[in-house]
Amino acid sequence: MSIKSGTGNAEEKRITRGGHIATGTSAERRAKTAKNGTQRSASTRQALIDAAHDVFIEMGYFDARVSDIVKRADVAHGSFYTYFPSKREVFQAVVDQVGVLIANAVATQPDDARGDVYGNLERANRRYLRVHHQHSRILALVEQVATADDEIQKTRLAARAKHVARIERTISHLADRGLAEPDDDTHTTAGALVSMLSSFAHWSTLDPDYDEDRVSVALTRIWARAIKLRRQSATT
Amino acid sequence: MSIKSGTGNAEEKRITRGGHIATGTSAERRAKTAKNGTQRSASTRQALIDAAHDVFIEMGYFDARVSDIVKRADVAHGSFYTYFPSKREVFQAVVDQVGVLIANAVATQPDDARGDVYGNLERANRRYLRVHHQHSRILALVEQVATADDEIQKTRLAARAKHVARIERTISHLADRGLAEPDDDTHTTAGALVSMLSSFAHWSTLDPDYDEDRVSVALTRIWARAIKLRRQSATT
Amino acid sequence: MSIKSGTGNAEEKRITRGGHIATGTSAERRAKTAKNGTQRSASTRQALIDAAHDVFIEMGYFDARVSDIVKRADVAHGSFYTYFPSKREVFQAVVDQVGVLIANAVATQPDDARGDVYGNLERANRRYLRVHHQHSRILALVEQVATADDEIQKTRLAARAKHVARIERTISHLADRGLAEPDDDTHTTAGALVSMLSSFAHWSTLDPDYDEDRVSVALTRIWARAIKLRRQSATT
Amino acid sequence: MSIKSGTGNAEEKRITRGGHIATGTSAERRAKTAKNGTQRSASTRQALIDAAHDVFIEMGYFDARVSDIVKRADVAHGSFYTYFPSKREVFQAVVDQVGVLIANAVATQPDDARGDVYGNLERANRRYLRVHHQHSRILALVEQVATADDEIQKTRLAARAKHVARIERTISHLADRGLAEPDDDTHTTAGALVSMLSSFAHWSTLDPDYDEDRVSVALTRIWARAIKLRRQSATT
DNA sequence: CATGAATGAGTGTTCATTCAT
DNA sequence: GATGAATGAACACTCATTCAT
Repeated sequence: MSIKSGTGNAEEKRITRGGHIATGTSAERRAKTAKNGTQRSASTRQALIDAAHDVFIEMGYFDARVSDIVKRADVAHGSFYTYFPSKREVFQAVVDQVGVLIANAVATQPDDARGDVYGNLERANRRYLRVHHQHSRILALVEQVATADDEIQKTRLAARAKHVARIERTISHLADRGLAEPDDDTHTTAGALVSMLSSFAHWSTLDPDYDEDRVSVALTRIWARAIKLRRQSATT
Repeated sequence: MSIKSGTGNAEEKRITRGGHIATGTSAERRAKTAKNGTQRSASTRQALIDAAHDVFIEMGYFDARVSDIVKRADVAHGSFYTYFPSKREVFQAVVDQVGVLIANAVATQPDDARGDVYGNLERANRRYLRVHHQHSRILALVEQVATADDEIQKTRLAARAKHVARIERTISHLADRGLAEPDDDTHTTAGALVSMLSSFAHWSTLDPDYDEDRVSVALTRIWARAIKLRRQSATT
Repeated sequence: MSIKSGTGNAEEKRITRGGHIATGTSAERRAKTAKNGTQRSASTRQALIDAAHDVFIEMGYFDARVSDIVKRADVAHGSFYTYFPSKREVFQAVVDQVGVLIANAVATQPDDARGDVYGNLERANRRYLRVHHQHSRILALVEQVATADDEIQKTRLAARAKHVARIERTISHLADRGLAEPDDDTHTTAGALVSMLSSFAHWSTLDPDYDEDRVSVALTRIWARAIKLRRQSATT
Repeated sequence: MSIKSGTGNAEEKRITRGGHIATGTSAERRAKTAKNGTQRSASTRQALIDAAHDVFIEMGYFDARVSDIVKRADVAHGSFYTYFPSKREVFQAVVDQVGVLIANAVATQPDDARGDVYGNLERANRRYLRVHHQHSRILALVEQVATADDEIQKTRLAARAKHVARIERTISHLADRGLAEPDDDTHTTAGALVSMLSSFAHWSTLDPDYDEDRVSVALTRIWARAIKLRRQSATT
């Protein structure tokens, strides 16, 4: 929990800092505003996000009270509303930050062996599983909240669509290079594989006998077979 | 704090939400009702379950109020507690009923063609998809509530374990008959396939371009490849 | 504070008692509802109105808290909302009841001497002054709230319009009987006289040297001169 | 609990709304400001008063927030308290300024025709009506606030007393010159006429068919008749 | 067994005011 | 003297649950 999220409520409400349209005499003021208090302000905001993250994990979204969050962040109750118009918005901020962390972790790592397609796939799946394990509780809460909140639902749908599109591109790319022979309906296949991955990651969290190796091996095998991925990278 | 433990807490402290000291009056009545259920009481109970089902679908679990349910069931507010000790119990009852419907629909149907393993598999998947679509909202709510309620969570885990075990048996059976060549880790494979199926069914619900044919074909293909199912049933 | 007001919120919200459209099996239920609980319900409602009346007088509208009202009515905080959707609505109910009391008090009394037009006018003014004194605080609060609440403002405008219309009719009637010679603009004259009466009644409340006799004499004199009322009733 | 006593109470208890122990910092600054008012501080103060004036008109006293005022004045939130100890003081300042404007407008104008008593009276009434129309909203707010704030109430009572006294003097003066024959109770008559004027001016504001001519003619007629003012100035 | 009025703990949100910078 | 983040008391309103009738 450390990256500053760009979805501050000031932007949403289309109100400039200071709450009015800058009208000209305010060049100085604006310049100051950009620096002034930013340090303190940002740290309070981040403290609230971090506290909210922890409280949500412990109590769930619906049972978490704003008062729990501010207590843990060690700020006054009212200060919460300086940064977030409601409980919803902190949750959104927490989710956004976790989303960034996940995206970074899932992205291809430089140490992936060139040419070892199968190995790369397994490593990618393993990274995915690992980061999902780390944030499993928050991800489960997103499901919980999405059922009752359209905005969160949209975020979630968008994230999934992005994931599916990425997998689809990967599959096409492998097919182009002659490394795989997927069937025609790449989109549906990608969707099914993404579902398998995310859902199994979710369930694994609840499994006391969870073994990362076993799961990533099995998932990668199904995946590879689904698109007829050649075990040996032919071009190497 | 889960819903259940929250309720338990209130009981421990003998401070009820209604602001009265619990003297067990409606609890006693409920106990009686459960035993000598008359014609009328049964129908009122069912009316409440049906109403709850609809209200939960429209408003979600957390936003649904007991008053909405009794209103729709055309029953007095107080009567609700003659049949259910709390809101979570009606939800449980709704889920149980839906669970039975799903189980019946998914069970092998007598009209499955003998010997056509692949076809049977696809038909089974199709049935699964269809019934999941019918009850998608309730199933999503189960996810939602499970995150905050341990009892529901257990029900859900049990249902999944049963499903996985069934798939595992199916795979073993096919392997025994020489119709498939699954790898050693049948359990993990079965888990991954169940995840794929349930998760994709869930997401498909939200897809405006959902096409049952396309999805069941794709899912069955991945599934078949995962266990190296022979396309033609050789032994028949 | 005793007359039941007809502006219950159930009617406003267009929701029938029970919160649903009666659909046929409910003949019994409806019959019952009309009798059942009405006694208790009405008394609680009236207790709340009476308590609100007193609290508003002591604290003013904006400083009065719902908790003060329920405390004085000796009912639970939540019960308030069984009868009124908000603080606004109790205020409306209080004002409506006071409005009825004032209307009754101002209406022509049977003991008015026949033919003594001037005396009748003075007696009417005196009754008006007296009842305004009794309810001066509530009437002042209506002014206070009307500035911030359109609904109350409308009620107030309507009440004034009615009063002006009544005075206008009275003046025309006197003119028809040859007892007065008002100028042509009866409407404006009536408005001015009503303003004089209500405003002076209001200010008198704040005057430690207030003397009902002196004020009613002076007001009646101005009034009589304004419409050239004959001192002696010519027709008697 | 009036606004003023509410504030006083907080100070007594040394528990301020801002949750800090009052140490007098901005109070001290305010004291300084009051003495060596620089060019800038004077203009900032005036900007706040102007902004407050507009905000109060738009939102009313109770709904107006200090933050709205500073926003419109383009001043930092904290700076408000450099110039005013509280919200009620800006209101007082606004009212005082409006009071001066009204007093100036109502004062006898040099172009009043000598000797035409009736005409002068009508012109004075007309000026009164016009300026009341201009400031009707603020004047209504004074009523609103006075009901909850003793200090404002006193200001208002004093203003009225002054007005009544002035009218009383005018009447006596006319009587002395033989231009009118008021009855003995000049004080009450003056009070009634002032009430009529101010109240009718207030109500006229809300009348879509308001016509200055008609109203000032009617008011002046009633007034003249009330003190038996001679229509023609006989002595000139 | 039905009814629905009564209960009251719980909580999100506002906003005047302070003060460190 | 200006700034705006921080403060926290205050309050309206909800709703699961009880129980007298």
